[in-house]
Amino acid sequence: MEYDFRAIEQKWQEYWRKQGIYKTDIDPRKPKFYVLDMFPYPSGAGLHVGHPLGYIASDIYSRYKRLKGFNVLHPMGYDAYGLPAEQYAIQTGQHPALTTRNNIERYREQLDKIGFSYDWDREIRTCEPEYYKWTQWAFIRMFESYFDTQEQKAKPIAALVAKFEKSGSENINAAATQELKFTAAEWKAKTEKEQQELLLNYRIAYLADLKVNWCPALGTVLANDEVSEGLSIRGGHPVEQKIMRQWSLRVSAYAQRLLDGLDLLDWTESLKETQRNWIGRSEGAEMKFHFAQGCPAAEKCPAGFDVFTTRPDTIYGVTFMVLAPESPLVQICSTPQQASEVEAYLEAVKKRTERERIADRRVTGVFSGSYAINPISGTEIPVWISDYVLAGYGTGAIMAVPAHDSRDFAFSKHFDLPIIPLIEGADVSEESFDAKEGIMINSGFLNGLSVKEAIVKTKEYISREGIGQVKINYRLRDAIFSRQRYWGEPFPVYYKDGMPYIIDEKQLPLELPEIDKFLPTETGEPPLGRAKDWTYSSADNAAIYPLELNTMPGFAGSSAYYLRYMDPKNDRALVGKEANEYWRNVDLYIGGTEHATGHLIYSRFWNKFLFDLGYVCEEEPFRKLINQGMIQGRSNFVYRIQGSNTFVSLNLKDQYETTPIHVDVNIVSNDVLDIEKFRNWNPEYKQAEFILEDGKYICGWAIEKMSKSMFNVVNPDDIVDKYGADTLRLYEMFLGPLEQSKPWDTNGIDGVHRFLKRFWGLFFEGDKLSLSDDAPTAEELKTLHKTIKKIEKDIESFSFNTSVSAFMICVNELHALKCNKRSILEALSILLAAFAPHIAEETYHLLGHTRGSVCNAPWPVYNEEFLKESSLTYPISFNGKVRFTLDLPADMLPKDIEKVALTNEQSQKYLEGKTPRKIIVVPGKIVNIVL
RNA sequence: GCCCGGAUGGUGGAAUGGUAGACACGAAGGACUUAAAAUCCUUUGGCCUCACGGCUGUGCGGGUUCAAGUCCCGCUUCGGGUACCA
Repeated sequence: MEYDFRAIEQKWQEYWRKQGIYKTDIDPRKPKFYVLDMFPYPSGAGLHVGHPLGYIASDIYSRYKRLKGFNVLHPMGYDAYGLPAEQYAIQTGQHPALTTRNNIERYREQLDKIGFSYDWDREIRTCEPEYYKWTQWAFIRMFESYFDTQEQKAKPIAALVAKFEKSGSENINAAATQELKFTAAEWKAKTEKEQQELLLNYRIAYLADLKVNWCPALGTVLANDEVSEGLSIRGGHPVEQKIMRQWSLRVSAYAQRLLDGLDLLDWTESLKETQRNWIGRSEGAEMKFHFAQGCPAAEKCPAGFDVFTTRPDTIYGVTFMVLAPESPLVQICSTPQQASEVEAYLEAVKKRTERERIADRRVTGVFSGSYAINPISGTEIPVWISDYVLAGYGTGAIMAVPAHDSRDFAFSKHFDLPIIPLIEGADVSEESFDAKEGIMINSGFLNGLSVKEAIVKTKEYISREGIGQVKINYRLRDAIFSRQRYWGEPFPVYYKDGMPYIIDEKQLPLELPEIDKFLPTETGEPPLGRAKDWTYSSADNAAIYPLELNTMPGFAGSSAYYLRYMDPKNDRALVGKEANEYWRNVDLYIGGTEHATGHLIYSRFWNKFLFDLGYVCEEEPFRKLINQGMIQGRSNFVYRIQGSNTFVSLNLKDQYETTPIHVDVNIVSNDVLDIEKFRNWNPEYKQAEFILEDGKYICGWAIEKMSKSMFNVVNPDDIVDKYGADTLRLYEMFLGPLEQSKPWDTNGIDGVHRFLKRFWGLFFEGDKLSLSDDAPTAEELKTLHKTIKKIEKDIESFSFNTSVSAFMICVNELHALKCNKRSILEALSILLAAFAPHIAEETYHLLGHTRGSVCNAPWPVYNEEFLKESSLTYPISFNGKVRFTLDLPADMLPKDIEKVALTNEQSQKYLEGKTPRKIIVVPGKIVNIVL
């Protein structure tokens, strides 16, 4: 009987849907298991074969856990807000909601064909009001909260206001944008507007003037993780720095907790390391410098200024100071003599885009004219201004130690500033010595100490003397949360007297209004400025206020989506208590590495915040995380002879001057070009001529990113049409280790398909179902139980490629044994159900289970007994080289094995009459005779 | 520059320190067939040998060990991430 995968797959997909097989509910009698895929952004291009890789892996794991008796939550949804739909809307006028809906439908169709076990009743779309109501709600909670640095947790802003009223800014321990000092009386004397402005300094969701990544081409600001090397990740447009009033989330307050939390997570070390670097904790000291007597700056700023350093031990080597061009100190420092030079420099810096700055590492800077005093050595040192110091990190001012910092070194060389070596034996004539090791010299009271000792001693000294304090800095910045875009969540915010206020929570969701064009207004306001009646009325209707015109960024909707899946229909809470306490958090999260510093930081932050307020019961959202590798494209090339329309086959191309041209991989099979299809592919090639080898046109190939422009996109539907979903699922897994990146290469898919046919063949004799009820033989049982053991171990360790091999070995062995025993095939069907659910369901029913589903079958119990061998094959090696093997009884003692091995006639040849110096017998493994 | 991964046949890949190359693709040969497809069987790291068998072999160079693809040290190289973060 032929394996008719089309009929089988269609039949069971329909059955599962009708029976609601994948519907999940809270069941206190069963242990829960939550398996989550990073939900996709539904792009217009649809899914390519790379997307389902992770989904297949998580589906196998979900099905396995379910067969093992767990109550598995395995949902799917769409990250539906985003720039591409809006860009498309700008170009075509098509509403992004419509494009998004169409794309989602297409995604759903593609996903359905692969036979996933998602509970679609729990589907969420981030652009639906029922969903984004809770994104807005969370924003309100953040607006209404501040972060207590003492207790390291979020608290209601009302508690902070109470402190202000009692004792002003004294001992408030609140994470803040700026450190402010005021008394209770001063607070009370402020107008409401002033109070509101001041509170923004502490709110977790706050509005502030910030230096942002402005992308003119996209017309919006971008978060740090949305920019790479001065270009936007989406679209690759240049990004520049600009000061704008923007919503931000005080993620930086959570830096330490985000760092500490990593230790408890079952994530790969490299991913945790990426997050640690992104958080960038550095321990050092903040030290106060004063301006030198006689400098105008000394009068303007008698309090001096702070610098942050991780190397307080190098204080005696400070030969100049550097300020960031954006630092407010720049104005204070510039002397009249230097004013014009400073001004010119600031202008030049302002003109450079972020990208130019990165690309062009020239040393630039200007002397301010002022001098500072080294607080420990008392030396007078010049204050410079340079863009190698960043305003956003530390205090925006540094003490430069050219001998032991490569950036300071480059600067001092360029401007010919002195370099004082501080470490014994360090040669700093050519480059700085940056390592934190060695013995201190030229350093007053630190001389003779090791660097580490000197760091500790300097910290003690400066704290004691009141020069400075020990300080921890983080690289992690607050997340900019405004986008000057249409297609995103509206902020539940209105403005009164220029100050933001939250709309009444009962009015959530605040729905995205319709607009006529998806472009900024003529006056340069965001697209929402075009909406009619985009206003908010006070409760008594006495006043009408304008609503916020920005929308939220892409990561807003994806930060807590995993919570919503637990309780997707709840209209009273993001997630109900019962559902949250049952499902708790994600046990297994599978997705790409590209979210390492964006989504995976934001959602950890978001979750910790909700945890602080008592809305969720787990502090970390994703217990175990696996990054699936990328599926790269395998592009094909044809070689056109230059200046002609003639194409030459790969192995003959070197005889001509050729240009390689990408050719659609879908008209190439095993690197052989379908010439007819090629001619029809593009009118330009209608008349193409070919120089063939062996009557075929062989294409060249290369591994590249899978993308439309490379013509190497392979669509899962095409594979499903040709081979079936089960083959696709198995083949994607068979390709190699899940976490490794690998090219999609269809060569080899036949092997997997053949395996399924062989498995199918075990059930039939000709066209007739043929199953035996006889007891299985020892050999059959051994094959089965070996397989159970291997599959279980491989699934647990996410080694799905080797489990597919194990299935192949099993079927090959059963085939050789001509096994058609019901009990063996039944167990095997259940094992296979996690990987190839359609064929497994069919065979399970063929075996007589006419009612239920293989999805709910009990996982076969592995029995060690069947694997016991009466004899073992020992490799006998001489000096580590295996020469022959011996079959010996399994229970033979090592000393007897030794005897048998030595007296064996084959051994005589290798012993060459010598007496062995040593004999190693590893029971069950090997014998090594050392001569 | 820094931080993570890798490097094994023609290809994808497998191997708790214990017979390297499982499983699959491809290739070659054979069976079945009028023929093809499908299916089945055999061979397949390299070199030497009719064969038995031997030598060699996991990016390179050292080391530890009875035994190293696996552990340690030093390189080469290819990916990925990140970067004036003081």
